[in-house]
Amino acid sequence: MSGEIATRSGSRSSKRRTNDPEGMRRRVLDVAEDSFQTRGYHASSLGDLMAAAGVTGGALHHHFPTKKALALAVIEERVAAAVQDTWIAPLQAAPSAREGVRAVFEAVAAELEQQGFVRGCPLNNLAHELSLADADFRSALARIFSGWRQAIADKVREDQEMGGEGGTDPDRFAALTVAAYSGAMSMAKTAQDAGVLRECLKGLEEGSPSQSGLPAKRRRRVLRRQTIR
Amino acid sequence: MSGEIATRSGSRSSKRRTNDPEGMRRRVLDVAEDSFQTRGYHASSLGDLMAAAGVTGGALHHHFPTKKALALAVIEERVAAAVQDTWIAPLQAAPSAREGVRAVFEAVAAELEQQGFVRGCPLNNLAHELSLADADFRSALARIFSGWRQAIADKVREDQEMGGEGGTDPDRFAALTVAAYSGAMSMAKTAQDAGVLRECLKGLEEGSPSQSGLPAKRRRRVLRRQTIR
DNA sequence: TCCAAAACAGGATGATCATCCTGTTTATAA
DNA sequence: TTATAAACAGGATGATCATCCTGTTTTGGA
Repeated sequence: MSGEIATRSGSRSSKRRTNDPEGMRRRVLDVAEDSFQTRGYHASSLGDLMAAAGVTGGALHHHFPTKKALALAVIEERVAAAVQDTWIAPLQAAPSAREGVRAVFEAVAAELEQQGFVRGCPLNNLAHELSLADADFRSALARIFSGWRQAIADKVREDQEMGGEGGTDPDRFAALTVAAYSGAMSMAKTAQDAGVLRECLKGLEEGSPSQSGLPAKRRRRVLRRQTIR
Repeated sequence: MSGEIATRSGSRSSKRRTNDPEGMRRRVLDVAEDSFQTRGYHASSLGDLMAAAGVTGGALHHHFPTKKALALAVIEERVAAAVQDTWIAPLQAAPSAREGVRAVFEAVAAELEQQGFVRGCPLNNLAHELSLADADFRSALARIFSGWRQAIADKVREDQEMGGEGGTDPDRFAALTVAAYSGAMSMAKTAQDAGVLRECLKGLEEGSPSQSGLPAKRRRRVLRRQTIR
């Protein structure tokens, strides 16, 4: 009744077939990513995925011999890309680490409030369900967490080379940022309310005295004073 | 080979039976809690639970008519109790909110390092898998998050009535604390390394100038200065 | 002692699921 | 054109799973 059946590109009823391996693989990954995120890995059946993607069992098995292989592809191609697109790239483009973090938090909060539904952090969603289930899952997910943290820490170090963020430990700042975001998304998902994201961002900024528009030298003096115990 | 079969209290092979509804219910909950946490809800089969608990299908169905009812009981009785025991009670007994938070972080980190295995936060583990799956699950889990946050915020307010924590927003502090802990546990679980908990705790403390042993008045002055923009 | 309800035993059932297997069609290179 | 492998179709299969059902034992009150 409700589920739309995905039709192949051409709606001709003829028996003509056009091989499109990349397209078919992409469609399967699209559907799998969506289902793994909203229903979870174990709650997603390959039958449902096949129906949603308009793909037969033979095709699915050809591209992804097992369900685990499919999930691994979702993690390595889609989840990693999501972290890259929503976090790493915007952060690297930002004028500073702190402003980048602030921008990401607010962008995500705004997006969630607009669509009125919180699906959670793609990485954390799968990490919780799959980290203990399989060593391959775990290492793939851990790699993404690690890259995320390192990108933030690198940005802080970059700020420091420009004369800012004197009193900040880059790795510590990165760990706390990722943790606060992950935990805030977890709460936002459970409460179905993105407000906690903004609240956590304020808490994150409240502790640190650095403000946005100030030049590096002034920022540095303020930070130095605080660092002296 | 590996799985021990739980035997009933008496190892007599006689057909004598002793009704023990509370004990049987407790044993089922013990096994279900463990399995839901380590394998997840969907990956746990009632057959496995029955075998692990040494319980028949009839007995299981008598106490928990559906798998959902069992999970709801685990959430409301066990997960809530875990949050109460490891967070709320220690926090309320602590001399201040900040010291309580610090103590919990370090106690959990030490415990995880001792047992050499990170199973994750009981609440977050189930929240990620079940929040979007069912409205009853979601509201039960959201209630626990809410109580957790409120207990922390109340402790901050208590500190403020005693003259401390002048510049801290209680709800903001609580949200950030829960988020940082939840996210840190998520990373710790994925990396199987509790070190990130200590790192996040340091990041949490680094921002705020309040130190532990100082009397309220001195703390207050320092905080005031920072609050004035 | 007796009876009704609770507590428990254990198998039946129908549905679901991931994987596999045998073919058929399409693309590619020789 | 032809041979070969990739791409895809679609059903078979065996295992697993949650629930249900019938029957037996135990318990507690009348």
